[in-house]
Amino acid sequence: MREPSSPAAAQLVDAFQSWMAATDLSPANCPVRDVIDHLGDKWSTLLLIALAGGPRRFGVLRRTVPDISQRMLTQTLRDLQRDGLVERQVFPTKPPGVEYSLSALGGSLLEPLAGLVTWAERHHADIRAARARFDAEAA
Amino acid sequence: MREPSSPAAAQLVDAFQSWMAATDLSPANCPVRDVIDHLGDKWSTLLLIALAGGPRRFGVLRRTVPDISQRMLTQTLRDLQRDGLVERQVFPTKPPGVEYSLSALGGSLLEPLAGLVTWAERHHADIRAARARFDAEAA
DNA sequence: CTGAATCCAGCCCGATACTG
DNA sequence: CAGTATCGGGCTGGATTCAG
Repeated sequence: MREPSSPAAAQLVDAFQSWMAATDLSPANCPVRDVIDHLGDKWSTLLLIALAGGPRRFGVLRRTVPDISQRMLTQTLRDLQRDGLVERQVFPTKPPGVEYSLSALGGSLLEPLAGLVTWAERHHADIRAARARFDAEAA
Repeated sequence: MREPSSPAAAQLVDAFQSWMAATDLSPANCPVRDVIDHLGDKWSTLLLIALAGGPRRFGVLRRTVPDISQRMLTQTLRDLQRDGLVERQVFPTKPPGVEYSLSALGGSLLEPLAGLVTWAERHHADIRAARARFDAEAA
């Protein structure tokens, strides 16, 4: 990365650079920290992806993400709802059903998110290889 | 998000959907969890962005991200290096200098990352508003 | 079925002090 | 300047139990 491999990359770097110069990475009013930090919690991203296909019931989500605890499922969904990314609708049936769906805002997040997922798939092997190499040298 | 707002969105949803059907979100071999979880730690993303502009010395990074502790800076950089995203070069000067830079792999992550940052900037206000609304109703 | 409440382990990460 | 070592607090998140 001494020299960007493509013009697009160079332009991207410039954009980042000027953005950094203007905003600084301090906590206050830094969108990155306010938004991306949230995707950091263990489950938000997974749930957003799980909801990409349309509305889902609580139990369905539970089964879609096999190893989430019901506590974390509830909590993460509430956080996402609080940020306006998902919407919650209760059906007063018996027993009651609750359906979660992406809001318009949440839907708009899918595109950048898909970029990341694509990248992750494409370079997953590279990363695992790099890790193995690093650990081998450490020994 | 009952009905995708654009054809592009619909296509995106479909892509996600078929991807989920094929891979499932189980931990094993799920690129999302292996990669995105790393962006979850408090500093990785910030450091990648800070390195977007070119190689940076340890102390420079420390000053670029004002509130990182030196411990976390060292540790996060090592993790990124382990994953093959950044490279470390030592100059045997006096006193010694260490330069960190994005690897080709790390550079390729910049593009999807920029997508997220752009989204974050664009919708930062919406999210803060949604939060305020949610908290108001809770009371 | 959905969710709240409680208890508790583990780790993330910050503060501090110490080496080459 | 760059990095390590140690300690400790706070938060994340899992298991379990209870409720609507």
